[in-house]
Amino acid sequence: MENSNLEHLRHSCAHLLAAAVLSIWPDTEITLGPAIENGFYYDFDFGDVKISDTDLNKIDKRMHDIVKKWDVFQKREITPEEARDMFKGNPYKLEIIEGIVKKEEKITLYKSGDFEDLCRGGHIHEPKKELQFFKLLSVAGAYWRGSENNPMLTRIYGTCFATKDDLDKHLWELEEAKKRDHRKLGKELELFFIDEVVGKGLVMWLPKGTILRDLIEELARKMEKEAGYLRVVTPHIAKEELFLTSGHLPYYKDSMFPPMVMDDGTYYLKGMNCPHHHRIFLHGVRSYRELPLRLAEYGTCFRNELSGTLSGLLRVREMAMNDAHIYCRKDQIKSEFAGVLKLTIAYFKLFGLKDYWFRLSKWDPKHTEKYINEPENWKFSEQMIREVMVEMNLPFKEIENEAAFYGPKVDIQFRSVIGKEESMSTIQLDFAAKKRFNLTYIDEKGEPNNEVFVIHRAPLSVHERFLAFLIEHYAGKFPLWLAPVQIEILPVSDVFLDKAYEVEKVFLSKGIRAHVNAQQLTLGKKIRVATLQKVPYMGIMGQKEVDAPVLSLSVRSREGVETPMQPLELFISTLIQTIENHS
RNA sequence: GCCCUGAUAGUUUAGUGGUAAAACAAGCCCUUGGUAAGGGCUAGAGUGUGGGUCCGAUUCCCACUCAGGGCUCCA
Repeated sequence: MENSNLEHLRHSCAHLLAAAVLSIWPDTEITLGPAIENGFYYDFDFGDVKISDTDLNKIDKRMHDIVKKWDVFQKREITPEEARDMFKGNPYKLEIIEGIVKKEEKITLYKSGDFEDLCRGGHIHEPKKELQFFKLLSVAGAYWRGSENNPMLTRIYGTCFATKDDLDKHLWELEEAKKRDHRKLGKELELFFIDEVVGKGLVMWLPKGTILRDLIEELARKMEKEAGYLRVVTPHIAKEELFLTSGHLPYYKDSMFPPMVMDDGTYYLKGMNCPHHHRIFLHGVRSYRELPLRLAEYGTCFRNELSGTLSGLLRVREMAMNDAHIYCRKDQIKSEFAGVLKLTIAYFKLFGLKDYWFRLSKWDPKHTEKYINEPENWKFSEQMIREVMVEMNLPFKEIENEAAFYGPKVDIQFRSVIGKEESMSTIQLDFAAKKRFNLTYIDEKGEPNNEVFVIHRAPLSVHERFLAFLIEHYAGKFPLWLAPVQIEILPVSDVFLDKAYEVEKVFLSKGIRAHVNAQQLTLGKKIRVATLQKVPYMGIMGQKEVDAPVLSLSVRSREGVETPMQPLELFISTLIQTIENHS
């Protein structure tokens, strides 16, 4: 109930925004303005007028002026003829009207103050009283009806709440989210950067960021090894023929980098690892005894994303995928699929991730150009996955038109701290590869059998995307086992520098990432620096520690700033234990 | 790719149609310190790149590059 009130409030606020814009720029064509998850927007065609962020205050002020005269919204129904006449000259409204006419719905207008808009309704009752706590946030371009073939409109985003406290809280949250933005933290913690000389969407991993990457990769190797995967390594490029066989070229040519014409054929950078892995499957005769065959690789993939869509680590042009392909028989599908789900859930637990849900992404028979048109196979494989999900008791939603072109998949959706929904892990069931690649094994009777199903999976997503998520998830305060520097050693003065290096060596020899701050700074300043770098532990080295084999400790979090003295050996052994427990 | 905004020392920012200012970082010096920024000095950018207007451009205009916010897409 409350949610729908908020929706009405925000939609009403969109009306108010349109009214304010019209009163300042009367020649503007208004289009539509819905409530969205955290606010609302309204799309305008300003003609030749250019609107920028600096205009938002002016509009905001006008909204506050106008709303004083707004009483309850008056509804009025009109005929299509009246509607066409009323909005003549506004092609967007006319298009909306024709849409309503086509659906044989009633055309309604809602009016408050002097502003009347085509609208299907859903408003608050006392605008002048309720519409108080709003803020315009940004100006952006948006295509009419989301299609790049349509004109570009100017979209104004805003947010609105029922109380000042709610609004302030939301604005505060937006600020907080900015603070943990992985792009900002990536720079501050010296994890990675994107060099304009190297190129857009191409990540340069610095030593500390590389530690994170390597640790996650090591984790994956270990867990996959235990789960019976075999590691392989394949090239970053391949001949055109491979991607024609896989079907990627016809379906995804636009997302692949342009071809490289060589003296022996045309090559492409791989956008995915599957075709290479399929070729490994095809290397030699496979026996039923080898199935399921699980091939894993942190494979580097390249995608030619539009330059405007690139963003930090979230959308890049070169990425390292936590990839693997499982080749199995029909009767092994369910147990293999379940195995992957279990592995995935184990990973999430390790990282303390809880805010996620499962989505069964299905094909859409209406869009056969996007999918392999084999309805029977779609039906069968979707049902397979559905059964696994139900048997494992995992809650999931079924969504159409989100599948891969070769089969249905389970996507695991996360909510990031910024409130955005991200697709993180994916498990896909591929019924098409066996035919395209002629994947075959010799069965128990010694006969060739083509019933090979492929499960594509990437529980840890892509390095780039997963690290973006982790950086924001932990706000840069990585758990001990992941922290690029686990303990910062702070000599009280230069006199104790040698002793500090000595202790550093002890830590390093035990596999603990220690680092001495050798800068000529006061102890207080060194603590400050280590805190900003979010180092979990600080060990102070001075006369007291020289006299006894102890280390005075300071911990990262403000709570518990106690600084106990601990025998070095004891401290190291507890540290090692904590690291092994991945906490 | 398209729309909007922006680009000034390593970083974060200020500023001006008359030739760039500060903080932090860096180097040196003083301080040799005991738990969240000790003090001083020095060096460091000619204002993203390329054009144009002007006696003169970092400032105005154009193009490009890159970044941010969106649209679209995401095997």
